[in-house]
Amino acid sequence: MSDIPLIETARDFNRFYTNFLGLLNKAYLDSPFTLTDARILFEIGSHDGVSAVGLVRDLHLDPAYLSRILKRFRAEGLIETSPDPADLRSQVITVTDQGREQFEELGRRANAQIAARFDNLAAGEPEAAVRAMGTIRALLDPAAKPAPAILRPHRAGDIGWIVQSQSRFYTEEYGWDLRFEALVADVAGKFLANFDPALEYCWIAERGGINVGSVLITNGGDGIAKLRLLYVDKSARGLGLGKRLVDECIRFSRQKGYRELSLWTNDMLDAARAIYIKTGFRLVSEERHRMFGPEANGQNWLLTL
Amino acid sequence: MSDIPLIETARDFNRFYTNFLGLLNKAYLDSPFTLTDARILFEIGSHDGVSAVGLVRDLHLDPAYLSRILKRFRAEGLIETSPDPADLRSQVITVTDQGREQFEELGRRANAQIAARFDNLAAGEPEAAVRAMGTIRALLDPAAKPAPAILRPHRAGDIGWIVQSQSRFYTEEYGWDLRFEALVADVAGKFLANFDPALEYCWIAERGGINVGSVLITNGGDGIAKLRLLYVDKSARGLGLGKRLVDECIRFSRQKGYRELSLWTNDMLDAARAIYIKTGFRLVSEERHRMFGPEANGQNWLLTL
DNA sequence: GCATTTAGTGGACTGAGTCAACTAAATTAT
DNA sequence: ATAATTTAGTTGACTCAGTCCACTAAATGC
Repeated sequence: MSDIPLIETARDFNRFYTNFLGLLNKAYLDSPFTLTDARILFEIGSHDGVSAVGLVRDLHLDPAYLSRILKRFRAEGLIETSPDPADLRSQVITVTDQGREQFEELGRRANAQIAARFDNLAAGEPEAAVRAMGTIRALLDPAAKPAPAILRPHRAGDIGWIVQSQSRFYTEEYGWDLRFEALVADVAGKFLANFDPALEYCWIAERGGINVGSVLITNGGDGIAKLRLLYVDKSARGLGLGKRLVDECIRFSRQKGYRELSLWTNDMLDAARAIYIKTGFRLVSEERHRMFGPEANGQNWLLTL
Repeated sequence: MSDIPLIETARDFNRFYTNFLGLLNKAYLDSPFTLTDARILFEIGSHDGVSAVGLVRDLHLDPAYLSRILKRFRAEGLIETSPDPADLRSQVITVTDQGREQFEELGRRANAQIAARFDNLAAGEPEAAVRAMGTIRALLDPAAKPAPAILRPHRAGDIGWIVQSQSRFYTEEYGWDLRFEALVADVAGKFLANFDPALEYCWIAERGGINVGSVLITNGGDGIAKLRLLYVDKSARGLGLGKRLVDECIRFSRQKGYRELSLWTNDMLDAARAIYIKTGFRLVSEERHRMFGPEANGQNWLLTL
């Protein structure tokens, strides 16, 4: 990933948002809390019973610093701590009634600030902003756990997505040139143009509304099904998605009465090869080529159904 | 504005992004600059000739604090200041060569950090994130003006993007079916497969790293150039981008010695038709069709070069 | 021409955050 | 079982980022 304009735009946004958050957080000065205090109190208030390590991890704080802040909170009667019976080194932190009151007051202030910002916007704009925030969050927050991947048939735009994502991947990873994109566009386009629903299929793997994988079955004639354009996106590897896609292909091909399932691949794709071996394919031929620039080893695999 | 769930979600995002930016900004520790130093150096580096008040206003800093930092920068040879002839109280701040070097190094680091984050994402996700950032920015930053659009030749993935975006658009807007995607894939794929750089071209309009438009010139033989797959994304309409793309096509076609420029379109595309009329195309024929499901009016336009 | 505002600076301070060293409990290795 | 290592939390000592106030000098308002 080194798309400079894209990255610069993201940086620009980060600068803007640093500033924006800075302004919002200044307002904590009216309260007796620093921004860090507020973040800690919020975390405790909303996850009653956390431990200090938990806070250190979630808020990326210095343990010494946190320890002192908690001591102060304790002295002020905002929180209470007791040793965790399951691990006597650890403390269970809970808010007192007084602490909860402060926590809620802080929440009201924070809400009011955002409400004030939103007040300047047109109808529907706050919703648009929040939707965009959700998008960013889902993408950048590793703790926002990804939705499970589902398989579905292709719909508008998916074939284009296949062309785009595969081309980008092979270009970045293996330095293949645009002849590869041309090939994928041809294969995928012909699939669409001649699509025979009775004997062909396209599976798209989708996670949280985002495409993350794909595979096609096309009719090769003579009872031979062709598995084509198997792809699993970087972000979704290691989840067994490739296997699931290939299994679907095999199941479908059997059900439709094909005799054999064949595919063409290149030998540097280790993960894919492992799947083909595991699912019973055997290597039938191999030839060196330079179809897309760098030298590669093309392979034909076959599965008797 | 007191839609509590909406506001809470926004707050939640702010908490997350405070954390996120905190992590990113930690990395400035490897450099001799604090976050504030970096923000100031960035601002000076990118707006040569700013004044101290300008920085105070834009970055919301304490003037005394800024003064000291600028003094240090001056001592380290990163910047030079001279009295503003128009207002002798004010200082014009410029970066030295050494300062520019530091500024650029800082930029490289910041870029690398974001690139690292984006590396974990799926194909297309960085674009989605950046698009969402743009949305937020446009809504929350009163000073935000979108980056200018640039035109560039196609590269890996762009043909796939064309197929995807056009298919989605025509499906959503006009209910066209997958035969349209098949057609686009065929046209765009053949363009790539038979690409003749001497007589053909693809322009991609890009804004802040996001593709927002495209058009192709293909060789139709007999001195006729074909303008194909003109498209401007919803988010970039009304900026004259369509006109720019068509102008490029005309310029290119003339330069390459074509006699005529022809195109096929459908009459419900009012904005496109307006461009064709304005640039001198004339309607030569028209036929009703149901190529993609709903009835539509196909049109052939011609421009004598 | 006098009063007030604005740009920038230095002195003096504070307190947020860091680093290293330590205790005590838990876990792992032997 | 016991020793060695890791982990949770704490305290001491410090530093340096950021703030507040008072000031000078130029510009602007009345």
